[in-house]
Amino acid sequence: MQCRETLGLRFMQKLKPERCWFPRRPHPSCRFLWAQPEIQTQPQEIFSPQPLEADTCVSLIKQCSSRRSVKMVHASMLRSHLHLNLYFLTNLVSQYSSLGSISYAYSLFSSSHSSDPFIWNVMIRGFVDHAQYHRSILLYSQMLELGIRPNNYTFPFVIKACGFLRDFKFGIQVHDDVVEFGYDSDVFVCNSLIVMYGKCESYELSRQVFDRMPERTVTSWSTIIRACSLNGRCEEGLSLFWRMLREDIKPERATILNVMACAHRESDADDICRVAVLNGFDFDQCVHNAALGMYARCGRIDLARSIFDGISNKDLVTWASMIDAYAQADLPLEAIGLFKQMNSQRLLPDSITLLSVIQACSVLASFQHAHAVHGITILTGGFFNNQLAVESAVIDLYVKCGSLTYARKVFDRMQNRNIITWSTMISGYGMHGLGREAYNLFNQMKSSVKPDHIAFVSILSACSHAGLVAEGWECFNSMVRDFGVTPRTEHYACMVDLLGRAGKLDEARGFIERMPIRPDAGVWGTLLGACRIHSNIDLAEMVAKKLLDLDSKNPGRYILLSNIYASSGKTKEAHKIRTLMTNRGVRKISGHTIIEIKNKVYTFSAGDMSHPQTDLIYSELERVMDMIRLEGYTPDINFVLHDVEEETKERMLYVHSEKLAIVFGLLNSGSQSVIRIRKNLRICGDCHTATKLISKVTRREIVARDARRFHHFKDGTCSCGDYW
DNA sequence: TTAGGGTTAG
Repeated sequence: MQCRETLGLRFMQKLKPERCWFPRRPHPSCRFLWAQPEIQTQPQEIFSPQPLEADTCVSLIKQCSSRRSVKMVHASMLRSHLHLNLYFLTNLVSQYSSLGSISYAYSLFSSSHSSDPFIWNVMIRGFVDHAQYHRSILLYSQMLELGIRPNNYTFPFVIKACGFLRDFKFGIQVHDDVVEFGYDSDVFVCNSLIVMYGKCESYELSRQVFDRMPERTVTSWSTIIRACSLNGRCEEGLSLFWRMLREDIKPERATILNVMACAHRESDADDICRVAVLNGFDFDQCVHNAALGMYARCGRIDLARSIFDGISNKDLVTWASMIDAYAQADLPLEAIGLFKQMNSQRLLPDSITLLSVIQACSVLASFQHAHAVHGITILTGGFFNNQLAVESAVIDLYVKCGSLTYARKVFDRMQNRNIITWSTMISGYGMHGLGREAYNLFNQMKSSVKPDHIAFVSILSACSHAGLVAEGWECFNSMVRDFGVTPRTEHYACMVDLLGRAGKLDEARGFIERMPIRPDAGVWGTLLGACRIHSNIDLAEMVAKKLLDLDSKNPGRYILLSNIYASSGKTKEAHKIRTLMTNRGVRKISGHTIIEIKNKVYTFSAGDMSHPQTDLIYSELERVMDMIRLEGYTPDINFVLHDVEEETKERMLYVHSEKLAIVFGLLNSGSQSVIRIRKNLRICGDCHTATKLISKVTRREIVARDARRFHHFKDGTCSCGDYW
């Protein structure tokens, strides 16, 4: 151990020279470098073929560790008629339930016809433990209907079920019952209410319950801190944690884990780690895993990795945390690499790990990686829960990798689909410009699932991308009328987009002015985008005035307005906007294009000369540009804002990252294969024109994903119909 | 007979 600590010390010093004060004042995360494995003991099996004596009955039931053994005890109870005793029967129901035989537990419970709240509580808990939340709520309602009084034990189970279902309305009703039956001062009931309101995004109510509690336990503090982290009240969570310590309440493991989820600053993370160590959690693997995630969230992916490397017996959460940390830090290759390493150690991924790696793959938009991860989800499908979420994520992944065919295959093969599955597929069609398919699927969905606000965003955006104005209006009008879904700003933005793209700019403006809620930057930004498509400078100036105040830190707004000026030849105004952007300290996001060839990912920036094939790429680029020029290509120099000669402007367009990546694809992939590229920003207008012609002269299909949608280039045309 | 409860990292 001594030797390993020395190694760890060197590693930390190597990571960050300013941390050389270690070990006199070690970095708090250093205490988490090595976890101790926990030793588990196996319980003994108890079998009882003999008739039972009453005094041994309960202890035997409790010792059963398998369904088989509890059935044997049950058989003995039947022989001794002990099952007629409610106390023994309740024990039996509880044991069946905890061993996973919920249906057996329920049939025993039903046969008792008891009005004793005790056995009802056991059964309600059984349903909650087996994630059958609706059934537990139903049982609670039946209990009330039969006039059986719920007690202080009943409420925590029912409230927990409301929390899992995010059923705020029923949660409020149960809270009323809590008051009516006089349990609103019970610490367990209050703690449950804090969690439930936290999960239902009603932090104010969580806090109200917490503040009004006559007495609080450490769990009360842990739960309110958890409610803070769930509702983005991280500062409040931290300040409650420090208040709790000032009140001399000793934190538990859950307190530390919950407060770690609140930290977003390295200094806070360091302070929490010190408290964790002081309270004896320096060898707790759960705390190590949480600390790993905390430092990653604070932007210290290096410290997260050193904690990860220091954990000798990595569990699934350790791996998943690090994979997710890389995925969140926009380091998809590292995330995927770690996932492969985890698989090589024969550790089966669960749904959370798969969802993290799927997210990394969708950032990369790599079809090969997507296919490989999809294969793993099929192979391990029987071993993890939440299959539905993983399959929906796989659909989204294929959509983002440009393959609607595979996305639809996964969709069609699914045994169950929820609203997320349908919305993912509908928005997938929309992103690829297939509005009619999206619209048909939306209508198909309505017969099995009620659309929610996200499903409406998916269909409205699909309609706008495909120019389906009448269908868009029909969907929008049906929101409140048929489904009781109140439009939010994102729905209004979709409608503005729908009208704006169709050239109905005045109608779009009038629509915004009649909005019953305040239009946000998203709504105005959409109208500005429409102004660019239809070169309406007057309206653009009016919109931009609002937008540059409303969303002054968004570089995209400045770039869009300056492009509108530039495309109308107003170079001075274009430069003025760029200067305003610089003066306000807003930095332009630099563009890059990614292409994957033979399982390797290549990134190109504008004028990139870093690739070993640079000479070949540029000579091929010249050749391709000559070919498309013969097809009528003229460079659209409005997309270059630099004050340089016309010829230089042309050259600057030639070396845009999109063109470099496409040429690299032409050089290095099979002549029949589809070239798939991904741009981090919106595709440049000149590159869009050039790519259409490249697809024609080279007879290659090119699929480009940009920040907003997909473009399928084939035989000189694009699926977006030149509106994007 | 005294069986049943709240928090917990990704």
